Amino acid sequence: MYDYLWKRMENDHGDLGDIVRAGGRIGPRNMEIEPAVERELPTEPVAFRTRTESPTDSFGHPLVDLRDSLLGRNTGTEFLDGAEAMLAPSKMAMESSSDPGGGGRFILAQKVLSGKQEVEISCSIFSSKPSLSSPGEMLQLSGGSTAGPMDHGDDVQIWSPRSSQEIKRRKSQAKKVVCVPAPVAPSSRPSSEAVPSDLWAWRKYGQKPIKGSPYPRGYYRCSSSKGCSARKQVERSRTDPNILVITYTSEHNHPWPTQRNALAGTARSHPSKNGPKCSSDQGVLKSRTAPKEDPMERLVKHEVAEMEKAIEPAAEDDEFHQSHTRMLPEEDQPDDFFEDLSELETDPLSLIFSSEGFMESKPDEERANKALDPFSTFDWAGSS
DNA sequence: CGAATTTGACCAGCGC
DNA sequence: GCGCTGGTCAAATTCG
Repeated sequence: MYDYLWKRMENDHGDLGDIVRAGGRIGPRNMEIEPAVERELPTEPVAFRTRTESPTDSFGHPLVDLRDSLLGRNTGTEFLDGAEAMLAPSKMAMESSSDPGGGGRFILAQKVLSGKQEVEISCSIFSSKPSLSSPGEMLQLSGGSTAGPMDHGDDVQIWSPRSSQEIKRRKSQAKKVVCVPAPVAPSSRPSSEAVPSDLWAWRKYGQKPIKGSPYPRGYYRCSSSKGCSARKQVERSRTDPNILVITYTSEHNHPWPTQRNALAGTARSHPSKNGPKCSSDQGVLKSRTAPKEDPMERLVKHEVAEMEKAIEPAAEDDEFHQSHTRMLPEEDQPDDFFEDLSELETDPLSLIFSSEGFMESKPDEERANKALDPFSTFDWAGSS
């Protein structure tokens, strides 16, 4: 499966819509989550860093750099600013029982238009040895020069523009691209995406149809703080509607938002013009306004409800629906379900761990990790 | 009524 | 220079 996708990627130097085909297939279609599945980490942290990168995600994405989106399955992150690039692979090993051919191999792959230059990154988490392919000149990320292809060993390499002039882009901005499984069937709501939310509050300020893609691109800016220049773009992969491509631009110039603020920004993330909201949505709203509810609890519930709502339009035979429904916590989840989360309320930042940190995290952090990892949460709930 | 979303218009970068 | 395309603005609309 993945091998096939990988070959496609190698042969197809398409455009942005081709981002992470492999990652997409990791999600809804062939993912079989079982509560007891042990998602092992690579022996060595599979964190590919630029030479100047700090442990903190410069884009401030509270979840992406940690391991994944709230859906837990973004396939990596990438900085595109001149010669910089980064992969922050998911902690999740994404063992796929329905992938006999791939043998659990998890391919990270991203291809991003950077001016006229395409950047393509792929990585097998299990092998911890990324590989890249693209026409052009290679760049060694870990402090190497930009002189030609190198035997990368365990180093990450990325194709870079051939000259500084070619680095010129429409707008010289660092970008981080994240691909996550799209929770909504493409036909259910063409003009509105169910965007996996993060701890920041985003406000949509535009939407444009993108040439070559049947799906529009949504433009969001950070509403957590006035004057924050952080932006993100959300679009579906044109080749795999199950994949949402989220591009983060600019950095947050303010501290982490409170959970309350972050949630406030998502209050209308899924407008419903016609008729009353679905019951699950109302439930979320209720829970969100409950005075004593843990913000993190609300966040997790919100995400769960987002997924519930997102998969509602899907048919009964929708594998994504079924697999995720199985993972969703029960409505009458025991009160202690979020008990551990409440300990985190005092310092939401404690939930945030660097890509190095979580790799080295030990039992104390595991609960926090699970709290932020919906899949872990689901597994957690499922196994209880 | 405030806040968020929608959507057409406008602007700027880029290729020819 | 011109047209195409992507990104942003802002008025109108919608929602809680």
